[in-house]
Amino acid sequence: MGARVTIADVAARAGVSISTVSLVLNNKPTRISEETRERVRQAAQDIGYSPNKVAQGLRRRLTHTLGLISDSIATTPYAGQMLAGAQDVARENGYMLFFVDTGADAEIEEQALSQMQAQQVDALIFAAMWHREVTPPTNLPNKAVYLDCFSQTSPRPSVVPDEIAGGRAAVQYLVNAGHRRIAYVDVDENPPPIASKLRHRGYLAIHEENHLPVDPALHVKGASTHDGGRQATEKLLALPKEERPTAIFCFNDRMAAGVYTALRSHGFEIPSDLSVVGYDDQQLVAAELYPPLTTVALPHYEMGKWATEVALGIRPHSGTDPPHLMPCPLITRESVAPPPVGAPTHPGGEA
Amino acid sequence: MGARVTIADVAARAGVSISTVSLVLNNKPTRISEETRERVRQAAQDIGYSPNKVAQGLRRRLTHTLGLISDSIATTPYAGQMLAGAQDVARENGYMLFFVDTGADAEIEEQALSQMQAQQVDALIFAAMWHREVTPPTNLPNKAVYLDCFSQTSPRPSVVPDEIAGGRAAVQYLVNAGHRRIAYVDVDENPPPIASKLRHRGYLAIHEENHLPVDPALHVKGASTHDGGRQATEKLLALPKEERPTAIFCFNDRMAAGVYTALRSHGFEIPSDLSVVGYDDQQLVAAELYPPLTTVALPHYEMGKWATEVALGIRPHSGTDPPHLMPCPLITRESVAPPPVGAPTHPGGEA
DNA sequence: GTGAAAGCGCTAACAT
DNA sequence: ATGTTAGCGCTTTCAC
Repeated sequence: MGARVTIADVAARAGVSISTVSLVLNNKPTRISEETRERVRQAAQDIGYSPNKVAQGLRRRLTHTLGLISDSIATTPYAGQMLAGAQDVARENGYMLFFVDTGADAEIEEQALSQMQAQQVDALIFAAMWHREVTPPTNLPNKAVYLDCFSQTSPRPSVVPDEIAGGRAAVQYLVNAGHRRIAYVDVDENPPPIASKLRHRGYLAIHEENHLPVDPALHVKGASTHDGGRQATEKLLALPKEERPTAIFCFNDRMAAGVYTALRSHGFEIPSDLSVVGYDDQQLVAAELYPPLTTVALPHYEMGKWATEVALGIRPHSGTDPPHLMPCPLITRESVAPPPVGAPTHPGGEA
Repeated sequence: MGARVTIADVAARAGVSISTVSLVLNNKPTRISEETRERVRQAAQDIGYSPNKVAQGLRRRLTHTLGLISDSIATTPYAGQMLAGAQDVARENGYMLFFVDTGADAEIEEQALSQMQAQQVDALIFAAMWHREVTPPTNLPNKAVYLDCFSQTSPRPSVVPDEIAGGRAAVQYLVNAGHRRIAYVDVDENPPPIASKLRHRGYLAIHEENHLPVDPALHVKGASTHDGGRQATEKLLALPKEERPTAIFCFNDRMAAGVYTALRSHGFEIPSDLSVVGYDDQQLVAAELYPPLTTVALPHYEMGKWATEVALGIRPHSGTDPPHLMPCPLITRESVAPPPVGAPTHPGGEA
């Protein structure tokens, strides 16, 4: 189908040889008269010629094709933005993107990788749908780049979200609003996701920098779901009144939604009674909560771009650089306010 | 990168000609001794040979490559399932998938199509992220198939959700639970999305079949968002008590979430006071609502499979068939119960 | 300035 | 039962 018309047809119509056509159409700096150039271009246009990329790829040994392998996009609603970022830079640079979602099945991963190699892709991106360390297929080529993941044992260029800075931004924002007792509604997984640890690191750093005591009772955990957030919040609300937080920083927006539910069911108003901040800026949840949730956005689009740029060699990268940390912007909406007047700060704290 | 080793290397190592290698590796029914076959296979394995798909594609004029163009996956959280369906059948049949998301930009669509043709894809899928009539690019090849969309002017094989049946299933379920006054919280767009009209058609059909009067006051509209659902519900609650619905069927889950919010703020319990049913079975919303939302699922995965199967010629299809209607299963969760005892049925109705 | 010819890696007639 | 050869559509030296 498609390009039935070949370079030979163009040559015939323009009354020149196929090499001339090739030279002209590829703008080679050979001295071919402007006159013939024009004739060739016209002929190509007339018969609707467009070069067969497969033949070009075979000859040039460059297919202008890029592979993106991910563990799971189907089950991850916001993953699309990584793809969109990758796509945009691919398109702008004349590349087409092979996409495969492996469902994290090692066998499928390996098979997909072979297929892509067989298809002679010029570049490869190996993506995870949430920030984690991966154990890549053994046949992962050297030129691959990691997107939203990394590997210590099999290092490649890599981008991940700057989770520490994200945690810092969220908590600093709360501190700036006047909060002194800030809870962290964390995810309860073993081992904990990298993001959980790093966001908590940001939380701790801000406490330290602001000389705020850290109360272990304010670090609660639950499943990474609406219900997990709800249950974790119950623990917080079970604390004696003066030990309760005035603000809650959540591992993610889903849990934040659960925090909302728990708070509501106890008659607390958000943000006048308690402030809450999420993480992920997840579509269809963060902005649709009541009130709209202040949260930290995961830079999926930007990471997708970055990975593709280095994969394509547009962005310089020395293979041994540590993972690139992409900033996570704070998205301020309406779930944060100053603590209620007269709210407890912390036992013996400096108000 | 990749397959540096060619068929010639295998031939040399096995001490045969390259044609023999080709014959063997492609399992051609030519009589080559089992002995040499084995030798060739061994040689190939030894040096890690895998055929160059680009060269194969050029020669066979079949690339085992499939293009999927969509208007927008990045902004549509549940779209991934269509991709997943497409992917699965592609992989099972040895095809690789080129994916491009055009953001519904006509110029990009056209360009993407040309690129795919230039890449000599064997099949093409043109997908929309919500059920609608599209005006496809002028260069859409005849062999393309529509996924979750269709075109009257430029028909091709097409799959769309069976929205009428979905609307019927939802409303019948409500009727079976004992409801007689059922509202439809519709989307307020002009022109209305096809899905909106068809789901309403299902709603009406069930009313007719059950000899239930249709009260126009119960057909309210709002923006296709959480807030739109909330506002539409306010209209319902502003009705005189005995004219209010005992159940609400929503255009989609997002609006259903808004219905929950409005109901709650007026002190109604779901489902004991009012039942609600959504549409879409949207990830991270339907199942995470309190109580979990009974809804009608959009068969994204199945549609993705169907489209790919006909695109690949695995599933027979006569080009002129009307759009294939894919069933939308009812997902029953906990948002439906019988109406409260003594609830109004309808003025003059048969209870 | 332009054309002839070799060859990218593979398949498929056609020989033998 | 296996090898030779002619391309698939294109790019790129090298001649003229």
